[in-house]
Amino acid sequence: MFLLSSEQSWLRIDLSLIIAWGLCLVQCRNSKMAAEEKEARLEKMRHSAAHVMAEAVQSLFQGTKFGIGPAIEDGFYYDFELPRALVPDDLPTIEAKMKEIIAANAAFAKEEMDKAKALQFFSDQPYKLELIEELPDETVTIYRQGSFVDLCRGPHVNSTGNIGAFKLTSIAGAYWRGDEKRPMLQRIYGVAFDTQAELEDYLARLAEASKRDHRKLGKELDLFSLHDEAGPGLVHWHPKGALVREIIEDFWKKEHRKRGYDIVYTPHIAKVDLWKTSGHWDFYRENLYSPMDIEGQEYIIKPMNCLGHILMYKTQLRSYRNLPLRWAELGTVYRYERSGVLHGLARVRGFTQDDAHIFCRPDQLEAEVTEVVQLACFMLDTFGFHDYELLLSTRPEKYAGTIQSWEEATEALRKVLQCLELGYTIDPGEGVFYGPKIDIKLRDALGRLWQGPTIQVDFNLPQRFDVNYIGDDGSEHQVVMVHRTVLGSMERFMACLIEHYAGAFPVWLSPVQAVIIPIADRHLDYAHHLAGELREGGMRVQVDDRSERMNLKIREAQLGKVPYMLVVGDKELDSSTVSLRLRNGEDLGSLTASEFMSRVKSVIEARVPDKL
RNA sequence: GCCCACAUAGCUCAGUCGGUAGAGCACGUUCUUGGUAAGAACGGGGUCACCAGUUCGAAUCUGGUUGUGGGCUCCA
Repeated sequence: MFLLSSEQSWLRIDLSLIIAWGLCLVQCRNSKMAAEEKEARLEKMRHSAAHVMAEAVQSLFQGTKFGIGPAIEDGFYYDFELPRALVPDDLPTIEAKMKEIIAANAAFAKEEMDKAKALQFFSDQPYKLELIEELPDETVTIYRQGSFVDLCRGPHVNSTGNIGAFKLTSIAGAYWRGDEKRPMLQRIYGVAFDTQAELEDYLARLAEASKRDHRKLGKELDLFSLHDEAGPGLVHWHPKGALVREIIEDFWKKEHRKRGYDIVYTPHIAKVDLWKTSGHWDFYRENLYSPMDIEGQEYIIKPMNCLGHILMYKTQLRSYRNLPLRWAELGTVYRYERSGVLHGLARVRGFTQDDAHIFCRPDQLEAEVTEVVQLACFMLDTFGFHDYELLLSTRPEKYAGTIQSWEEATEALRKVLQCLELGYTIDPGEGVFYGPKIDIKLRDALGRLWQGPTIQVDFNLPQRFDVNYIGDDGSEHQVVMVHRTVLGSMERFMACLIEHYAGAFPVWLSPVQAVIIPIADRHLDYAHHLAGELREGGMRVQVDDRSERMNLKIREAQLGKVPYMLVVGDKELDSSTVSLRLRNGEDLGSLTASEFMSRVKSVIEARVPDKL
């Protein structure tokens, strides 16, 4: 890592290394520590690989200006300003040069340099100068290997020969210091591991993961589509995808009613003045679509569902006795998203939030948030997600409300997370302008995180819209509003769900739970009769009555990830049974329709992800 | 929006040096009635994303537009 933070973090790193070594010496490390140690070692090696890549680029391109080049998960990157745009063909050339440098096995030499000298030394490197100027200390460290010298905090491997197997994977544009107002540099990403075998294993896993891509599976399984003609980021749900969505929504509604939510509907457009009052017109303008004129009045399509709920709340005087009110809506919203960020179902321009707004008294906030977090965890758990991250986002630079109210609400959220003993990290300054929030992020097939459930405290809207209740003292008090989703949006949730199961949905979610496969036309009547019986029992069943061979029908059901295949031929017809094949390839032989039904019913009721 | 790449039949993809396009699957018709992952034959289907330009001639070269992919920034 580069010297971007204080001397204290230097110390921390060095100490942690010394401690790690010490523990190693007394041989009391357990596997977790061994893993951490390996991670630290890999990070050092990957960071060194970034330096080697920089040296290779320097030797290939005159006048390269260097940005930063850290280790990242599985690899490294380095940002450069180059005389020309990189093309994919450049990567093998750079790789070859890197291999030469590694073969030369030059030592990584650390040097200290005082700041003034460093400024002189890096005088033709504007980005490095900027970094040096921001460093608090009077001396900086540089690392030298071969002909390449870089400003760097270290640590590094001893010499370039200690770099393991690596591969440069992609080139990308990246703004200097992540600021879109600053120059865009060219970033080269690479991956690096100790051994060639580990590298190949990683690349194989990557290829495997891309088979789970929801965009690919969405097409293959006929779940949804997006269309140039309709516009980017606008999802069309095909019957099977719509069915999965409907099952999720039905489940969602039932679970909400159980927990004291009421379900409401609000319109998709509203007068723009409403959004001016709310602050969205000022704070959220860049995500709003242009107003449309209706009889001389300007309307916009809603980017959020909250305002409708507020208007409904205000149709009556509300007593403290009647709070909290929990109003839920599967509300479809439209937001302008910049074209470069759209991604299948995971990031779109029109989506349906599984939204709800809780209007409560301040003293109820903690209990309400607790229940919402529990509900979100219950939902994720039910759908089979166990690997997610909780984040507590605190007050941003631009905020509404008083510092005191922010602190109280943030403290309430923190307390909830602690009481529930959920591991979480703080995301400083990442709250919404109207209040702090808890976000839950889900992983897609490639390990990228997507924000799903979110729980946001809001001080702004109750104040702007005078959202009040009559307290036990007979006077008006402002409510606290909680905006929350427990899935996120139907679109993004579906994306994560598809990737999580690689398209093989658990039985309760499968759009087609069973395909009946008659062997010959004379079994068609029996097949349709069976289908009727199973449908009567609530199953989603299809009969593959084409005049195709059984093998083809099995193959297609298998590729369609249908959990159960019921083969019926003479034998089954005679004995009034079905021959059951599972999508994992298992052949369970024959059983009666009712035996099959009771098996499936128990699987469905349990909602166990991987059981058939 | 920005950087790089890509766009050929419904889908997955070939298409050499610039000379008016091909496969497999899917679809249609016919034959086949087959016991646990692809039965066979024949047939229909393309303004090579769109708009310009260069050229005797463009899927192919150039520019622009739209869309897609990987990043960056931003977010459910």
